[in-house]
Amino acid sequence: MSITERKAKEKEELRALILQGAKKLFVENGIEQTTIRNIADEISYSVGTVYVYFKDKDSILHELHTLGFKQLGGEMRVLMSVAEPMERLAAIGRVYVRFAVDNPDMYDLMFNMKAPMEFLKKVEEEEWNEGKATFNVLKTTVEQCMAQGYFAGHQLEPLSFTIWSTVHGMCSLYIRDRIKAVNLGDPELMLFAAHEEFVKLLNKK
Amino acid sequence: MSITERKAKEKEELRALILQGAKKLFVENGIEQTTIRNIADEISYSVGTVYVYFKDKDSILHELHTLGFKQLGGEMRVLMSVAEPMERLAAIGRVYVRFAVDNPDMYDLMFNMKAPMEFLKKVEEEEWNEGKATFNVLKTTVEQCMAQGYFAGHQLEPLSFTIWSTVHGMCSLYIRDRIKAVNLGDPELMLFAAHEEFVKLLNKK
DNA sequence: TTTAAAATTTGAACAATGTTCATTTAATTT
DNA sequence: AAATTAAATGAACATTGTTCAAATTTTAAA
Repeated sequence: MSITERKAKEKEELRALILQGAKKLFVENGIEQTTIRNIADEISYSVGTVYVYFKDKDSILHELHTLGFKQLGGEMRVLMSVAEPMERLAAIGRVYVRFAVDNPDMYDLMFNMKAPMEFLKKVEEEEWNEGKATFNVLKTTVEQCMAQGYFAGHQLEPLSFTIWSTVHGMCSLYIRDRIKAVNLGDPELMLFAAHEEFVKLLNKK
Repeated sequence: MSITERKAKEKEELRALILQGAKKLFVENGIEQTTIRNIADEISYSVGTVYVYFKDKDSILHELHTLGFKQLGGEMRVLMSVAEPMERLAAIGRVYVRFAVDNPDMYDLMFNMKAPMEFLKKVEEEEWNEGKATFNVLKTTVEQCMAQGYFAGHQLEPLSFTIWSTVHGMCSLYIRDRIKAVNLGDPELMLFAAHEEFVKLLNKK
């Protein structure tokens, strides 16, 4: 099995190399500006090879999308160590916003792109597991806040979705340059200031 | 001047015809799926003609983008007749969400697309006037809420941006199919339910 | 009315992109 | 060493946005 094993490993490595090259170019030049030829050049392989390892461009997007969730999900789960749920809720938001600022293209891919979702549809309702897991960290935290008397009269799921929406909305408007567009000063400052306002809103009993 | 006038009118009409055809196809098939050739076919003109009237595809997007804001802005300004600012704030949100649900492609173009914003950049910081005007309706309303004792300890601009973010975030997650993705039941129901949760949050003094 | 000039429309042609697949090259097995 | 299998290649295709010289139509002039 040694050769077979080695081959399998090599295949995995090339696959990873393609992903790595793709991610580098995505981050450097944006997703739409990155062509398959670019990726092939970047890793010194031919276009055809890329297609041996990935069905199409969307597959690459989908894979990176999953990697992005691994990272964000990891950062979120660390926060489960924050005991106070309301404090944790604020921290989750801050980490989320920070992730979007530091990895705008990745964020875009994960939450704004149509492509990877269409991919999911094709695979007969395969689950958006990474996304769900991340959302559940939030939902659990909101639930614990409610147990402490916050959010009286609210419904768990719609409220959790609302909270996600707020932070996501900020990040999207930031990434898609709408903060500049309405003259709200330095975009990054406004982004974090707005999150603080939101935390204030949430803290009202 | 009769002939010159007529010609000018005809030019305007053809321009409008192109936009109308483009919008129809956008709504029918989505923006990315609509090609210049499609638009030309739709109105029975050649590709070249489209390029006589519009510099490139982005120009068409930008024009439709402006039309979208005319519509949304109009709907918002009607709400200025609602005397109670907090009530108006809720109504603004509802109208906004309704707009997004009824015109998802238009909404996407206005708030999520990169293209029209790049267009703005090129034209040397031309103002996003329609967008600003719409945001100002919100800001003014928030200001009036504050005058009534709501949002004590909050800052006007970041808070207004936060509110916009929440509603925008919901709409974007809806349009980009992320509500389905986390199994939150019927997307449209969740969207409106979440907005009601948000209104509850805002009403806390 | 006829002809010249100007304006408008056209669609073939180009470059860039995602994608495919017959062919070539390399690796493995006999 | 030869035959077989696996992997990699890049030329070629279809589809896009875009351009522009040529054809057509409209207007103005003779």
